[in-house]
Amino acid sequence: RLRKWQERIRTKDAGERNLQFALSEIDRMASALGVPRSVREVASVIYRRALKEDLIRGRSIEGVATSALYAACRKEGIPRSLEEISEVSRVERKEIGRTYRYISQELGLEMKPVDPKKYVPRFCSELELSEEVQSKANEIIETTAEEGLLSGKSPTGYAAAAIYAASLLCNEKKTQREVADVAQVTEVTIRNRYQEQIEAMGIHG
Amino acid sequence: MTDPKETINIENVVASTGIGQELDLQSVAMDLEGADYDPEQFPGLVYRTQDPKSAALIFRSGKIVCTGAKSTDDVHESLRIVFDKLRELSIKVEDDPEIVVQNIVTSADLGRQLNLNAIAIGLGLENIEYEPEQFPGLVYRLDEPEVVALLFGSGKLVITGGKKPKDAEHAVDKITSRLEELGLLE
DNA sequence: ATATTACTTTACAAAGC
DNA sequence: GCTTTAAAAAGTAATAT
Repeated sequence: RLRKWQERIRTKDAGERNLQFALSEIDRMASALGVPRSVREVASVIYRRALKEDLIRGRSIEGVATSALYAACRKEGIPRSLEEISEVSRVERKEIGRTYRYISQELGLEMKPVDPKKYVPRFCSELELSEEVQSKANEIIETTAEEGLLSGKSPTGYAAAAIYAASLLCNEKKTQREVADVAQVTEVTIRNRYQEQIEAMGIHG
Repeated sequence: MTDPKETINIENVVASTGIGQELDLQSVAMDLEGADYDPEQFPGLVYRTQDPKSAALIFRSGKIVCTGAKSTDDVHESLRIVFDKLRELSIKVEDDPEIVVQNIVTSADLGRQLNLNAIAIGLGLENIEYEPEQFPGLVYRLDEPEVVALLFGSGKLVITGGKKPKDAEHAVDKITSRLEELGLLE
């Protein structure tokens, strides 16, 4: 009986240590990404829920912690791409993506697809583009998405193309490479989305 | 307007069967030309048929998986070839082994562009999976028939998980009517 | 700048790690 | 869970020309 009691303590301690590790990892990654404290709290809540629902069995603590942070960023309206998240995690992109889909489904997070406009302020800021460019990029995204151009396309590539187009239209040109680097997509993706958006907007590029 | 059902095309059929006899895959690999066998990598021996085109995975237990065929008839034809090849190696094969279709992959076209964002909300975020950062298709799981559909912005779709060709037709019907009642088939 | 090749997702069986 | 096999959808990416 004493043995059983000790075992429980040991298990409880291990569980506490694992939780502490997960939360400190969330904190570390959140800091590296520069997201506000509110996002870390949302991520912590998601992680605790995943723990309570026993979703971590068969998966790494780090993977679930990273996915919780990815989900939290989206929920808070300041998304980071899987590419960006994976740069501060020791879990690879593919694993983060599939773990995120799993906990999102199991916890019923009902995550809406990421709106490309959510990337505009941050990307434009990194490129030192004006408010005018941001507004123009948002307008391009809004208009072309309504025409159904967004279906199936990655939000970062879509935002990058709109920002590139807007920078040209506002005479604050950034090269495709510069925008591609910030958004972490290829120039080919920007070119492809840019052509479609320009055509849909009736602009002559 | 063309009935989307008319656009259904079977792309792949997966089936399993068995010859009711254990096999020495090492010797089969030696005698069967074109056979790929690397037990370190995978326990099954791979044998490809040209006409109909398919790949058979042959196991030590005598069980066989056939995949890549474009119809259930092709599955039977491919396996008939595999059975005969094994008989040529003087391996006893049951007269008419039972062949069970495990999965049928189908493609189809709804004929109009789809707004996946609107469909995701319309069908209910809890019923679908749509992560365009990871994959361009919207994943929609149906209960009846029990299949999984991948919907694309082009209006084309993939249906998989079905055991009979009719499953794809029923799935296309359900998806079409569901999108229509939601007013999402623009 | 474009073309090719390859990888992402779904389902499924098999035997073994 | 993974390994292997096949095939489609469309987007993205890496590499070649």
